[in-house]
Amino acid sequence: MTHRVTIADVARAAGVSLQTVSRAINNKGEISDDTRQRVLETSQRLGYRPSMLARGLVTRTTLTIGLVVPDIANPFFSEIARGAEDAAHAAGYSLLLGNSTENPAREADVLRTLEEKCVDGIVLCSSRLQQAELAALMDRLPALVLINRPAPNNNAGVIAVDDEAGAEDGTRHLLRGGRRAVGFLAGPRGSHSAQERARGYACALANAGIAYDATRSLPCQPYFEGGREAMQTLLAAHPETDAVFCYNDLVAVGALQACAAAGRRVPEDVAVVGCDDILLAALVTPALTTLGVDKREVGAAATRLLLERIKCCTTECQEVMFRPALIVRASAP
Amino acid sequence: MTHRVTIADVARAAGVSLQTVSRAINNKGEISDDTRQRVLETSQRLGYRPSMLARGLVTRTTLTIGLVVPDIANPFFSEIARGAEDAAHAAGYSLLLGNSTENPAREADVLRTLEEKCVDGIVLCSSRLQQAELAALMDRLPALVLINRPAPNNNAGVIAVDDEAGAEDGTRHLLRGGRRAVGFLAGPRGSHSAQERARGYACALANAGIAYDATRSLPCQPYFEGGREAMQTLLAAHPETDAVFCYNDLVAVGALQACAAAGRRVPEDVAVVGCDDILLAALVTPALTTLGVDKREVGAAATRLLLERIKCCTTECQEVMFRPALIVRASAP
DNA sequence: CTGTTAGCGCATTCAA
DNA sequence: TTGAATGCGCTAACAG
Repeated sequence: MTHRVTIADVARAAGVSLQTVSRAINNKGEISDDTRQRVLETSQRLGYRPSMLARGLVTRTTLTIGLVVPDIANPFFSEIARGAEDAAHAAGYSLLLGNSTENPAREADVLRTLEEKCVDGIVLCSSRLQQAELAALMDRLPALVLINRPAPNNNAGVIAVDDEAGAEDGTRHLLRGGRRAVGFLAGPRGSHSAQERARGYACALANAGIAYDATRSLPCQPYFEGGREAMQTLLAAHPETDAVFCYNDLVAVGALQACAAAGRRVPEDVAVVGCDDILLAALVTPALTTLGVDKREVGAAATRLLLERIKCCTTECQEVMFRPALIVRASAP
Repeated sequence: MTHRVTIADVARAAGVSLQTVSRAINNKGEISDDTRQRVLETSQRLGYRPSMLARGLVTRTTLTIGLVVPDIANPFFSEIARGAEDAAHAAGYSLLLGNSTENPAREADVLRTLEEKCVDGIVLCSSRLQQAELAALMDRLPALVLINRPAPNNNAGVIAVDDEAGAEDGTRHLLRGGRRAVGFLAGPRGSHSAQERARGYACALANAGIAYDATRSLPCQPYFEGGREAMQTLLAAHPETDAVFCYNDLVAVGALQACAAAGRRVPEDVAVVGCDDILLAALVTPALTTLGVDKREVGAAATRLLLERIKCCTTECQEVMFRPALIVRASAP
């Protein structure tokens, strides 16, 4: 690493002007095949690498986008990252990665750095920022796509998951399997996705002509313990329960544990359906029937949407909705 | 997003020269507290973000490093990435992420892009490049740290995992448990770490006075499917198999599945040992005995080494060796 | 078809 | 303590 080879070095070595080299490299403007060939060869021979810094300064594009996730070590986000990187790479873009660590201050810090690096746009996952901060960010940024979070002013790209449709599908699956006393382990009270899922659950019951019974819906913490406790309560209050639809897979695994403790066989006595299709879902015994989206495709779609918005200077809201697919395993065949 | 606020805008608004703004922002050079304060306030008010492009062009540093991994969706690498990003962020650096997808052409492409983006250095995981290509890369790069791959000219930073020692420990654990027909699901043919692990496996057998039998070593893709298929083949060819040492945990989980499908109990009939201690290892049933290093720490150590090399312009070889620890769980008690 | 001129936004070197 | 020039490597607009 002595001196970086510049366009001037190539020009000198090839006996042409700077501009001619630039034209050859970018393959634009009028230039004879002969000269282009010669320049390209020289450039190759010298190991020339165009500086995207200098180029970006002029063109105001860096061919780089930012990806901000809470934690790249979380399989959910690393799948998204893979899809994002694939889509970016395919379009000639690079990915600047940042972890927000569920910490708004660090998230803001990461976003600030991304701005300074002059990224052409950002894919932002599960942002914890205030609406106002987000709006300000969008003002300063050429393009933004949000995953798992509504846009503050309806003027960003948004990738959303249709939780309601998913929950309806999951519940209907249980009903079609002949279950009639279907409970719902509903997750945290305030959660947006919990409300969506509750709606889908209720909708499926209504469509099947089954009366909605509020005492069969139990809020719970979105973890093992929450699911276990809620399931115990449900079985105590409604011993006839023959199925549960769960807020997420962790809750569902908790429900599995509660069933085992209560001597109920899954799926013979009680069928269980989870949500999200986390890695664990396929590995527990019995394996969990669940609803999941293709995370990699979500990342790729977010990136493609971002690139399209960059290209078209789109500022209006665009929303892409993913409908979770039912993945049938042993817990609810 | 109208016009990016530049240093000139701040200067005009604050009624000072460009230079004074630059000094205030970078907090260097002589400048009165009063002016600095005023400039900083103005800069804040206008939402000024220094352009690292312009700054990098003159300072020849971008405060950005590249991280190239085979597949960020692989938990092994996503843990490394997390550690790398943490260490980079702590030092004020950003991370440009690239997936090489086990494909030398794509790896070369990613590295080329990183060069063009003028990264200050690169952490390169499990490179599949030819020695000559790697050497050429190092020549053009300010700094390079390799994970899981020896340096061609002994002039890069290297983070190594003692795969051979690990594999020997793992295989010996199986032999001490009384197993005698120990197979090896060997991973991808070309892989360096696969070769190291093969050596450790063979070594442990030799030390136990057991003849090495090449037909018990089966190459496979480093994923579930690869492990499952290889294990099926192994059980068919050697029904007496009472243990397998696996290239990695994903392969080991595949082996678990194949055992279940073949009606072999784990660990009673067949003991299974994996490698890498990914998250999944503790969650499967039976939980996987495996060999692991702290991946996050590996990523962080690689990054810290890289940053140190950047800072000190070090070019000699520096090697940090991690020895995997045996983590005993149910699959091979 | 090719070369010349002028910046992109900033830090560095000199003067004031 | 501050300001004015110069150039980082490159492309966009003109000339020739």
